[in-house]
Amino acid sequence: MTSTSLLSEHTAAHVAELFRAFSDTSRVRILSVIIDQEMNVSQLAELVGVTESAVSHHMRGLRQMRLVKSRRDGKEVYYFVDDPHIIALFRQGVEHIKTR
Amino acid sequence: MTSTSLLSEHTAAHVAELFRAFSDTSRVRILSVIIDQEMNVSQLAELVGVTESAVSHHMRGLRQMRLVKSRRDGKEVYYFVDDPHIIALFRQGVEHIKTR
DNA sequence: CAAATAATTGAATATATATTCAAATGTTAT
DNA sequence: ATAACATTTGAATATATATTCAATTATTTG
Repeated sequence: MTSTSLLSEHTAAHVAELFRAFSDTSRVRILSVIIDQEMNVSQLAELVGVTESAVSHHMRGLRQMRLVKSRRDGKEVYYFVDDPHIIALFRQGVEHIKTR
Repeated sequence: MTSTSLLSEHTAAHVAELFRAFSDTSRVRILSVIIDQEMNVSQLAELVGVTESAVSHHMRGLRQMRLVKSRRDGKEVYYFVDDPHIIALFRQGVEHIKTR
């Protein structure tokens, strides 16, 4: 159990950055899908209803933060989440909304 | 255990909004403090290093989302967090950063 | 009631962000 | 090598956001 009290500017910035990754509707929808099963960019674009370019921009950010991983299969790039802590954090947010 | 799969636009927007509340360095620092003990606006401004106005603006947003509560004691307004789910969510984010 | 202190509000501004479009890159199959 | 398809990239733009300053409201005390 981590007791927090005043976080340093540095730590707080990183925490904020983490939560910011989940702070956009499109990214939340993307993540909700690829937590359950990997999905390629076109599929995500179709499901979420944005352009493939937009998906790709989002995935770059998420990948750089190591929140998602990718694998290429031929022409397609599949994205997925495999960090159980990240999955738990995301689900806890969803849970809070759904039980409100 | 909530299985997520594609969240609706509506639900995703609310989830994103929740995480967005934690997506700013100043708010993260404020929350890190008032999770442990209630604190008034001046104290928070001093601790975090922003104006009282900025703190007040942040608190309004957090209060509207019911992530914090407030009580007035004379001239001062004290803010605190009492929802265990919110506390757990926040700590889990901090934890992920600290153990990275 | 006036003065002092705390907090809030609204306007202005500067910065960050999400999105799209167009062009470029990567991959496979003919 | 060319064509077809998937993804990425960069630039442009529009919107959202955090912050400060100045003015206002609330509360207590002389």
